[in-house]
Amino acid sequence: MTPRPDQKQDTRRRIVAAAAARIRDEGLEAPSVAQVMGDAGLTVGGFYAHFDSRDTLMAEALAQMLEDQIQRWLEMLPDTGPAERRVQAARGYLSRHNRNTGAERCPIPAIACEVERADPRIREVVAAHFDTWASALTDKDEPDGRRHALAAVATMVGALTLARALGPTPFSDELLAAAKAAIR
Amino acid sequence: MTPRPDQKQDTRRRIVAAAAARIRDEGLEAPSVAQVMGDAGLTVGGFYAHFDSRDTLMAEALAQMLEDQIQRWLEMLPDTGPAERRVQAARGYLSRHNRNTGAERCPIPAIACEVERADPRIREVVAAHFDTWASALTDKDEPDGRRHALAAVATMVGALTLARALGPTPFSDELLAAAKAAIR
DNA sequence: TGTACATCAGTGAACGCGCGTTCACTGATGTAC
DNA sequence: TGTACATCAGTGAACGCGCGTTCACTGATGTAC
Repeated sequence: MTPRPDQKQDTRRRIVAAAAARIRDEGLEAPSVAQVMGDAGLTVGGFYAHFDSRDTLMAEALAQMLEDQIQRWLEMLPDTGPAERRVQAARGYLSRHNRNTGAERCPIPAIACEVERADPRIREVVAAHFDTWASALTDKDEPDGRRHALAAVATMVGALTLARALGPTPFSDELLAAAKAAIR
Repeated sequence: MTPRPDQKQDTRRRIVAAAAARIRDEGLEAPSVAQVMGDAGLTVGGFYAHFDSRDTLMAEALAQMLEDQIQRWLEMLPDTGPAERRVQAARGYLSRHNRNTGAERCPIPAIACEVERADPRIREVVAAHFDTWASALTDKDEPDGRRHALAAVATMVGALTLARALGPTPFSDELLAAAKAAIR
């Protein structure tokens, strides 16, 4: 197994993917190194051959996850103006699917309240993500276009976070519907 | 010190207050029993003479905190119709003061993403809090009054949570302003 | 081709630490006589 | 009034556990001759 850097790279990617999956459901603080390594089919000891520290893994996993997510959204959104895009984005984002199910949920509601007290790298990654997200929903010709985009992002994140806090209840559904109707 | 239940009650209240102060900044998961007891000027050992478990303390501290908060808001809001109230509430809630400073910040953005995975008592307390909050901002004569109230709450929580995640930056200020302008 | 050696990704046990929880004890206070 | 006793809020040390991190080792693989 001397020079087989491609296999090591592959293992590294598996660790990052395992971390991302845990972050999506449990946030940034809860997943332990041992759990992530176990998910990737490995034992704890090997971890530091791939990463400096737990924080480094978490920052990398989150960064990649958010990039992938933005990419997928951009592909799904219609090629119309950003105003129409906001309505479409809200429809997709504020769905019961994005509240309930595991593998494709947005990770932001799981981590939002942890970011303030997180590693600086995490905070930068999150700031960049929101900047990109808001830009994608901004119509530069529309007066106050950026304002509308920022408000839409805030409403989407707030509504989805609260909807998950409430669980799959009628009240939660009502909140999602109300937020959807408010995004213009 | 035989029958002096008033002193024990007082100590208990100090523990609850210390827990509440930590929750406001650190959320529900981070504060340890030893830290809270230390803040209250006590040692860990005495804790279980007052509470069943850490979870019980956290649920009680959060419940009281949210009740107090709702009470304070209701007193501060003008005695006009709920629609005007929403605009006023947004102005107060989405302020740099409520983003930055310690002792009076809203605890919701610190705990929002932890609620989904928290003790059932916590989830009930939070659900009741949002129901009360939305009701206070609902105009029953206005068509879609409740919808507007729910959307306003979602936008406020989302914007403040993200603003704290971004820290005291121009981008963060911009987000607060955009959300404020969006609440009607 | 076959054998001896070098490499290094991953293992597994250990470290010091802080966690939630338990419990024998202390010592200040109030009561009984 | 003064003394002996009962109460019990709070102390402090200990428990088993999981954490992030370290490190001596293993064993499969590729290289050199």
